Amino acid sequence: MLLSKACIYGIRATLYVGMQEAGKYVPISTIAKELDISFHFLTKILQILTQNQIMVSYRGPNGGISLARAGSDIHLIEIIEAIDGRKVFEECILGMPGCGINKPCPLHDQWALTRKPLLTMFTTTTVAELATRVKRDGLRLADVDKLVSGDR
Amino acid sequence: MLLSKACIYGIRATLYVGMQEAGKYVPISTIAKELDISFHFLTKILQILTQNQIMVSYRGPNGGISLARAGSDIHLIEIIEAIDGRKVFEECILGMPGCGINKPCPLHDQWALTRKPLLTMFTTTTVAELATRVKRDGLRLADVDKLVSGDR
DNA sequence: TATTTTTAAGACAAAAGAGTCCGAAACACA
DNA sequence: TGTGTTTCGGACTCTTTTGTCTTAAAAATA
Repeated sequence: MLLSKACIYGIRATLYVGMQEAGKYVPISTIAKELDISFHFLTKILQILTQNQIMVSYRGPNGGISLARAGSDIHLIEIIEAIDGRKVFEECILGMPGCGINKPCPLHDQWALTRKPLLTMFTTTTVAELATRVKRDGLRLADVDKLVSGDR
Repeated sequence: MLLSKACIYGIRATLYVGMQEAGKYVPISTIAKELDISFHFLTKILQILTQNQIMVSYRGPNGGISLARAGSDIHLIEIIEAIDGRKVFEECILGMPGCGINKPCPLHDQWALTRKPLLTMFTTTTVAELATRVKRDGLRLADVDKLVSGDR
């Protein structure tokens, strides 16, 4: 897998929050139910995102988490970087430690070229952009069979 | 990581064999030493490749493994498919089970477009092509610091 | 046939990723 | 102040991947 499960869950959760009223705190339990993700696991992931100033959290009744900035100012790459790091985009595809321009692996040049659009996609896409798209086109963030919204 | 370690080792080993005299059997122990890969682990990986008709093996003295066909007829995607499967190229990047044209995830279209060149790279690149490039440009298959060729 | 070299196959151990659980801290509100 | 709600942080378990080890089978050769 390109992205770890933790990272995937982090992106989905961020999109879900981005779809809610701005500034409103959404309880993690709600997100977990809606997206069919383990509550405790999601809690840990969202802690990473709050520690990285992507989300803000508030404890107690009516607490939860919220975007730290406008969704239009949060790019997917930030979430990925916080959870998985940049290695996917930087590391040699054949896993050779010193691979670089000086002593490249046989796939170095091709991979360097191929992964650019990948990085570009994550760097240019914002949370607001995707949230809007989900609302407009009625797309899904959770598996249809497991949707909980309104208890079906 | 895009490719598993097993897959990376499999590609490196195949390239190494592809660089040797065609039809010659190379002992796995030799490859393991040259590429600094655990012998037993590499043995298991190469078994998968022989089971998938990418390599052929021969036991006993002067035995080893060899390419099953001409290196120009073996594409990287075959090795990847045998070891890691096709999921990297087919699965939804946000890990949503039913993601497809009917009920896409918000990143579906973009990812479908972005991963194409990735798949193309692995589909069009042959073992012979890379082996030639390694020889011609003096590229590396193992970390320089750990090279064993001629015992340094 | 006995010995050596090599792959085959499977059991086992270690490490990393994924997921669970619990007690504590912060907060709201009565 | 007490109680319920919520995140925080760490410890823990389960699963998959990675890596090791041991024994068997096949082949060559003396």
